[in-house]
Formats: sequence, structure tokens, C-alpha cells
Amino acid sequence: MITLTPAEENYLKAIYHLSEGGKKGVSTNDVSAEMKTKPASVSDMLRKLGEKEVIEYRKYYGLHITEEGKKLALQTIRKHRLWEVFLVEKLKFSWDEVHEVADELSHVKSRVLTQRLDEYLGFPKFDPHGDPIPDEYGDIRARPRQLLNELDLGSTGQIVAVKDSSPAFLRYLDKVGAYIGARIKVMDKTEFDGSVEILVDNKKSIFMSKDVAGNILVMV
Amino acid sequence: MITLTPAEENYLKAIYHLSEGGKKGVSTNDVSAEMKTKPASVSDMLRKLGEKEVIEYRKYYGLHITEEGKKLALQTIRKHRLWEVFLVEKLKFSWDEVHEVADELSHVKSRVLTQRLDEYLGFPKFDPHGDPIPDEYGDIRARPRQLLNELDLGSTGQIVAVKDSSPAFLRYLDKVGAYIGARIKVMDKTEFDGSVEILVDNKKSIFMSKDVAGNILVMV
DNA sequence: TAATTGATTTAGGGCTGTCTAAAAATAATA
DNA sequence: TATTATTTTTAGACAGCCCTAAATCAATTA
Repeated sequence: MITLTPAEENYLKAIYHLSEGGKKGVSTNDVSAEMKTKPASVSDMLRKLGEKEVIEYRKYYGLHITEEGKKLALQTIRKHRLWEVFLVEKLKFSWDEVHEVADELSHVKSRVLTQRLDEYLGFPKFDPHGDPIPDEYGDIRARPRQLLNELDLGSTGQIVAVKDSSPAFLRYLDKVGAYIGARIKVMDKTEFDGSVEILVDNKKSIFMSKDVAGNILVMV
Repeated sequence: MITLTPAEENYLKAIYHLSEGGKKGVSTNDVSAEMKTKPASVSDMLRKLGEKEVIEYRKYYGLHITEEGKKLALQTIRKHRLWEVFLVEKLKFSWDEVHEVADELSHVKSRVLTQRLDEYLGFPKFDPHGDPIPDEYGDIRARPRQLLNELDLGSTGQIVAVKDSSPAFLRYLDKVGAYIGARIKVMDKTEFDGSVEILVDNKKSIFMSKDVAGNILVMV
């Protein structure tokens, strides 16, 4: 049975996220940026994770996460997200306050604790950010996606993809401040032209035509 | 502001308990036994705690905890006991399962977390073992004591003292399996002679006359 | 293809917290 | 008091995790 130190868990979790996002392999610098540690420290850690076979690591050529690595990363992610639910739902933390604390809590090693917490929270399927919570076997229920222009007034979600991925469209999104991963809320809908006003990351309000909104996929 | 590492917190907590129990100073070996680490490791840690002025440390002569040290120890104890309450009351852990887990949880550094947890639990004054939970200023409310023969059927508590401390009485208690610190529950009360049946440490059931029970102080 | 640039790794060091083995101080006993 | 026994401390080592500085490798450019 492979066991990871808290630091190793954190690295593996970061690597998992990087693997999901980008298509190709993950580089030392990617991990360094994500973890906010120096590349030199990352090299050392990658060697260790390679020895534990949770990643496949070739010096100078980056890495790929292994199946075993994914499983372990999902365990950590599960714990992290369950604690986030607890902090927000039970202890009334706001979204932005939870991350660090959940991070520390998620390193407490007790399988029973995780199971009981899951049960206590009513086996939630998604965390407060809308990210799915893996079950104890690492399975994730894929969240259904909806087109942004079909969302109801007041509903929230996260931009996960675009139908039109032309550079022009992406540049436009970039310009107005929308991006893959952005948390959005529908603030207003105009009936006659189908345009919408959405709030991005609880900060910036932007207007969108029906055409634009109809090309954005949102996870609700 | 003094900050302690998790290990330092653990040592200080142990030292606080040792200081409360025995009257005189605390020795390196005492701490070693309590912490289950080698005396050599303890020496090193005592030097560090001495430098941080949470204890007063004289080489070869043991130590005394300082006022500042007591305050910090009580903070840690507060967190530990709040988590114990959470684990037992909300997550349905049993008494014997909670300690290690609460220990890890109590090292999560977030003042807000502790406050919100306290609030969520309804500001409990005692942990599941009956030990008092310090408030955020480190104050402990002394728990009221009751005579064992005055407890209601089904109530639980911990034996904390005896009114009659004659050797004969103590020998008797010892014989039947009651002792200072024992967790008890009143299982039966006989009206006509005032005798009671109590369950000790969730294991052993013993009978007591009214005279005996009337000499035992219980913290409920 | 050769030189330069940028990414990555290695080398060496610091800090924490543990250990074992050996030395030193104190306490107990003859 | 002198010797022995016990307690405590020091010395040196190791693992984890981070750093900086220097070396190495790979990719790009001239």
C-alpha cells in the first residue's frame, strides 16, 4: 500500500489538476507555478513521486500521472471537497475562505473520518464551487452541462467549455473577462433579444448577446 | 506573538497536563513517557520551548510551565476538545476512537475555524469525557460536582473525588472497580434502600449502597 | 551546425523532529 | 565519602521539505 506524506499529496493533487486541464504532459515548471515552490524543489519531489509510481517521470521530459496516482489524487480531492462542503454549509464560511483551511483538514489521515463526514453531509455530489466530489472508489459523477443562454435567472455555474472554439471567439471572451473555469451567475435576461447579464467570479458584471451565450457551456 | 509548531503544541499540552496532575516540577522522563518519544528528543524540545519562554527550563532540574505557556496550552486543549465534541456528537465516533483524530484536527491553524466550530456546536462547556473546554480566553468553567446517589437514572459522569477518603473506603472502591477518573453511568436505582447500580467505563456493572454512593463525588 | 537561450537537475545547505550511542550530571547506596 | 546507578544532555545521523547557486540538458535561432 502506497502512502504519501502531506506534501506529496499536495503535489499529486496539483499534478492531477494540471493533467486534466492541459492535454499533453505536465512540466516541472507547470508544477512549480501551481505549487508556488521553486523548480529545484519540484524536481526532487517528482523523483520521489516517480519512485512511488504515482507518476511516470522522465528527467527533462516532464511526467504523466499513473492510474494509481489518479486514484490517490482523487482520494485527496474527495477529502478536500467534503471539508469545503462542511465549512460552507455547516460553519458558514464563504467560498473564498475555505480553501486553505480545507487543505489542512484534508490531510488528517483517517478513513473512518472521511466516511463519517461524507455521511454526515448527506453524501454530497458537488462542492460549494460546483466541482464534483469523488466517491470512496474515486468515481466522479459527471455534472450535466447547460448552455449559458438557457440558464434561469439567478442560477449559478462554472464555464467549462465553449462550442465555438475559434480564436476570434476566444479572443472575444478574453476581452470581456470570461474564461474557462469562471464562476458565473445570471443576473438579468432580456426577453426580446435573448441577451443576458452575468456576474463573473462575484466581481465583474458583463453583457452577452444570445449568440455568444449560446456558445458557452456551463456546469450548473 | 509566539507561534508553536504542531510538535511543540503537543509537547506543551502534555506538559500542561503533567503540571496539573503532579504538584512539583515536571522531569524530562515524565515528558518522555507521556509523549512516547526518547528522552534525548525531549531534551532538545525542552530547550526550544524554553527559548520560546513557554516553559522555564533548567538543565538537569526539570521545568515549570509559564503563564504564557499555560495560555497557549489551553488554546490547544480547547481546539482538541471541541473537535472531540464534534466527532462524538456529530460524526458518531465513540470515545475511544476520537483521540488521535482530534489530535490531528486540532493542529489546523485558523482562529476563525475554532470560533465557528465552537458556535456550531453550541458553545459546549465540556468534552465527551467530561473535561472542561476552555473559552477563547483560556478560561475554564469548573464543573459542578454531584453526589453519586443523587444522580438521576441514566445520567453519566466521571468520579472526581470522594468525601470519605479513609483507607478502608478507598480499598473498598478499589475492590469493586471504582476509582478516581472512572466514567460511570447510573443503570438502576432502588427506591427503598437508595442503592444504585452503575456501569463503570462502559464495561463493568457494580452495585453500591446509598452510604457508599453518598461518599462519591461525580462530575456530570 | 554551432551558439545561445531557457528549462531542468544537481549540489549543498537550513530547519524540524526524530533516533542511537556516548558523555556528563545528579542521586542513591555501600 | 566513594562508588554505583539513574537521569539527562550532547553528538552525530537521517528523513522530509524547502531554498540558492551552479551545472547540465534540450530547444531555438543564427
